[in-house]
Amino acid sequence: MDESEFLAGYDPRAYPAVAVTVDVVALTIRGGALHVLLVRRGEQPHAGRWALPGGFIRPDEDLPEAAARELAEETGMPGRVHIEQLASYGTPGRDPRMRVVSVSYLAFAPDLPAPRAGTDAADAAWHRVERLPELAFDHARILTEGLERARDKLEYTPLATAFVGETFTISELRSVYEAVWGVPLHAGNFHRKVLSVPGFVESTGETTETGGARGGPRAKLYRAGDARLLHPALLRPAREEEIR
Amino acid sequence: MDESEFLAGYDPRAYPAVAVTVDVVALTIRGGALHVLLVRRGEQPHAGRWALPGGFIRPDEDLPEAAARELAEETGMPGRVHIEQLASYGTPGRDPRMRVVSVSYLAFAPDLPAPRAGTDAADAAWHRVERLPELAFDHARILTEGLERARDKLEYTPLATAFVGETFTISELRSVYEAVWGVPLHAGNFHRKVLSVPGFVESTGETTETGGARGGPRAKLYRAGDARLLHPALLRPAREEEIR
DNA sequence: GCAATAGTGTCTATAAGACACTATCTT
DNA sequence: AAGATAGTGTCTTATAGACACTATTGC
Repeated sequence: MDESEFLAGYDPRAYPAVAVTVDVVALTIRGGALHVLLVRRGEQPHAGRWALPGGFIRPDEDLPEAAARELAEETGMPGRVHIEQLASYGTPGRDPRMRVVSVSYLAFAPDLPAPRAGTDAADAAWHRVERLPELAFDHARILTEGLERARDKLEYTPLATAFVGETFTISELRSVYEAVWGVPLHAGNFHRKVLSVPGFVESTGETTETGGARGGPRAKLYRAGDARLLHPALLRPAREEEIR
Repeated sequence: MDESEFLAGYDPRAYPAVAVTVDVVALTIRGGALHVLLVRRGEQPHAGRWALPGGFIRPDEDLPEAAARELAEETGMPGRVHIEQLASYGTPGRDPRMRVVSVSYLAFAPDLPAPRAGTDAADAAWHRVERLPELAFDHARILTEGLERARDKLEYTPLATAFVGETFTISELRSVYEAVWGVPLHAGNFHRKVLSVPGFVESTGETTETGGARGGPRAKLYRAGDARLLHPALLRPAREEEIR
């Protein structure tokens, strides 16, 4: 190995600067539909275009902290938010300014207050995932992969409970699955299945104060149980097109 | 927003330099046991300690390319290697030299030739995952998460076929599952299950030239099918301890 | 009363796993 | 001949999903 190879391998300052950002795919359910948080960019590049909330990491700040901070700056961040890492993107040219590697995070929260525009965004709003504007950078790809991850994790983890309140009914939980998967589920079978999974939900002993808005009996209330994995899993209806 | 906030948000050059590396968890099966590729570091920090192969990304090089290059530099890279992203790690202080964000990759390959020491490693060798030396940096954590990911993906993707040759027997495929999961599987049930999954394997019409080393009939040969997901999945025997 | 919903019962098809068994190969 | 392995048959239990049904509520 010659000198130039040694330097190439061990001295990062020999390279052009690399910036690291975090981008957050924040999901919630509003009015029975899955929504993602988008901000309208106030600066170039892509000024005026919608993008995922995110920004450069700060010194002495860990990656999950940076994601939580960026999300808080855009929403007011009401406590109960589940955050987990999604993937990283570093294709040269994905940001026209310089080499940028973005670490993306998934965030799930119960229905949140309307977001407020943050420190570096002209506007912020929840968008239905079925009707999205054109996104800046490669954020459409990041969002697509985030949605697919969320749909997968709903199957074998208790993630759905992160989308509802502290206590919830089985129907509310079912509407989370229906919103994220985009398919209607059989109410009776879903009910029995959720209760059959050890540790998924536990009864509070309480019921709702009233019946449903359009009639029906009061529903029992549950809270999240202590399971980290669902066994048996709640599998999506088979998707032939995704198998091959 | 004041001027300092603006700069903090949009000018990465205002920060201390951040370096981005890729680290590769390369897995293969040798003698029925799962092995991971480790290199012995030749330079400070952690000189002389075993570590995952990896290094700084280069300008104009995409992340998966960087992972493939680092792996090739350590092994001689025999073509058929499956690579996929694992996760990113950026806790301040994880590298004593400077702020380093590492994007880790998982690589799977059939039994490879013995690795050769690469450009920036004093030594390189396959290690059984049950008997590992102490690792540099936070590589023990990265490796643990990589193993868990591999075990999961074996369940619902045809990943196991990446560990065997172009054609293979059902027994060879079963020994992949046994090595990665670390549990014995019932030969008869496994056989029937694999053949029942559409697109997992397809028959070549051929058989092995001889029976097994210790006797038994010649086995039919298969090649990987066109399925991207296994349905139904081949689930691991239930792990009570991992559920709660 | 009527319509909607919560929750339960039942039946069928599919899948997982235990076990037995035959055929074919190596030593 | 003996022992190991490939591959198949069969039975039991668990699960997924279709469908029916009762009870309770809002309007």
